[in-house]
Amino acid sequence: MHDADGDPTRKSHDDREAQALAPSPAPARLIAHLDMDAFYASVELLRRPELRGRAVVVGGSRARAARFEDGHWPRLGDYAGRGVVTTATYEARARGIHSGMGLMKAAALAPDAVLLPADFDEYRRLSRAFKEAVAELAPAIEDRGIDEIYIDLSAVARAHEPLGHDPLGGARALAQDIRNNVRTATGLSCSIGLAPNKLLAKIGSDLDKPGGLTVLTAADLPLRIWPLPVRRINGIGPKAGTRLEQLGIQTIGELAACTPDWLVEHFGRTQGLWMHRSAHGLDDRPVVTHSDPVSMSRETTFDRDLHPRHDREQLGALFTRLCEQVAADLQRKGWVGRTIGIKLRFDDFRTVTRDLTIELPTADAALIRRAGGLCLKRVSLNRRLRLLGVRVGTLSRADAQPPRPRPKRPPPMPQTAPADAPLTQTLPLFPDES
DNA sequence: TCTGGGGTCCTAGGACCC
DNA sequence: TCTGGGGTCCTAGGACCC
Repeated sequence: MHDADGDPTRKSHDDREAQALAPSPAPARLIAHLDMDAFYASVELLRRPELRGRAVVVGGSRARAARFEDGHWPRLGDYAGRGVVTTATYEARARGIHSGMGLMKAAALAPDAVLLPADFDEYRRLSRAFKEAVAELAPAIEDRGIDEIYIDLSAVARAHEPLGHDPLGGARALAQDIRNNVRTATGLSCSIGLAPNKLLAKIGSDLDKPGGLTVLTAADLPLRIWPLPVRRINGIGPKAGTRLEQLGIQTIGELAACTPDWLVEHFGRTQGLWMHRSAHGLDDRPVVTHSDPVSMSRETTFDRDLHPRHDREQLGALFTRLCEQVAADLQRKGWVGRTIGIKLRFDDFRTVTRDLTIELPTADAALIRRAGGLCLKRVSLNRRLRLLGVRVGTLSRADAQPPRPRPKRPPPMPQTAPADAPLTQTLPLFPDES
């Protein structure tokens, strides 16, 4: 270390050194966020063009198969049961319907809307197609689910010649090419936000839907970002949004005006500092082009709430099926996991989880079911259930060498039944009448 | 008219180890 | 013998996203 006390020349040397060691400013990035417009509903319209222009809602996991019968489509108003809106066409949104809304509530708003069940195989097929169409022009893609991606255009955009005097002209032209490629490959439209980071790109893609291309720079902050509600920041959800509102903060600009200290005081260090940076349009998260899964799960909400004792057999069978499904998912994708967990939701919507980490990773339905059974014993079942789920986490590749058994620790629970014991009989998963 | 299913990440406490 | 701090793992719950 330097001992430069009282030596002005050393101090200036240190300054120069500090400057030399300081990270050189990262070159400006160019990030796009691409969001498919009303994706599921638009896919449905592709194959049922006669529905164009009508209010169409996709949703209801167990909705009756949609058939064109007696001269009309299934009416949303005829639906009865559980379920939420997954996607709605813009015509349906104009009636106040939005995704996540209960189907019964949506039916009250637009009884004459057409209700179609979700066809995830088809959505996944078109999801792959649009991502491939993007990758032809810009390969640095971060998957953000079935209908949206981030694209790092920093390298690619330089190849596109700037048009005229617009420094972002090349990038803009590239984004238009990407949008055209998606349209040609799939027949679907998308909206794109173009910005120096993911945060602003994401906000931008939503500013001119459907079919928009929005370019945002730091200079756009005061006029275009700060007037927006705080909820438009990806990561501020219902809870944080409500708390901010209670504190008198509604817009991103009002959030930006708060001191970091004040935000830390109310939201904790991590979230407070993150909020402050976000409100000022700052975000240095990279575009992550590869990632391994952390967990896989299956869950189901019952058509009616089930009683832990009266409906015991049905619950046991459902539980076995969930274990088989998650095991099949793991095997198909080549993963095994060590942490087996269950999830229960009661009729009052209270949710509990229990998990158990076993020594060797598995993708075996019987082993998953056995560990899940042990988890289930740790829950007091004194209410009706509306949901049951099974999760496997702490994943590793199935073809990797099994990890060295970690130092043995006294098992937290009595060990499981012999591996060859019949499943349903050794472990009564739900309490007997007795 | 109650609120789907598949995920990720964070927090926080206790156990355990060095 | 007593105290303690840091790191990692495990578990439960919760916020959030698509």
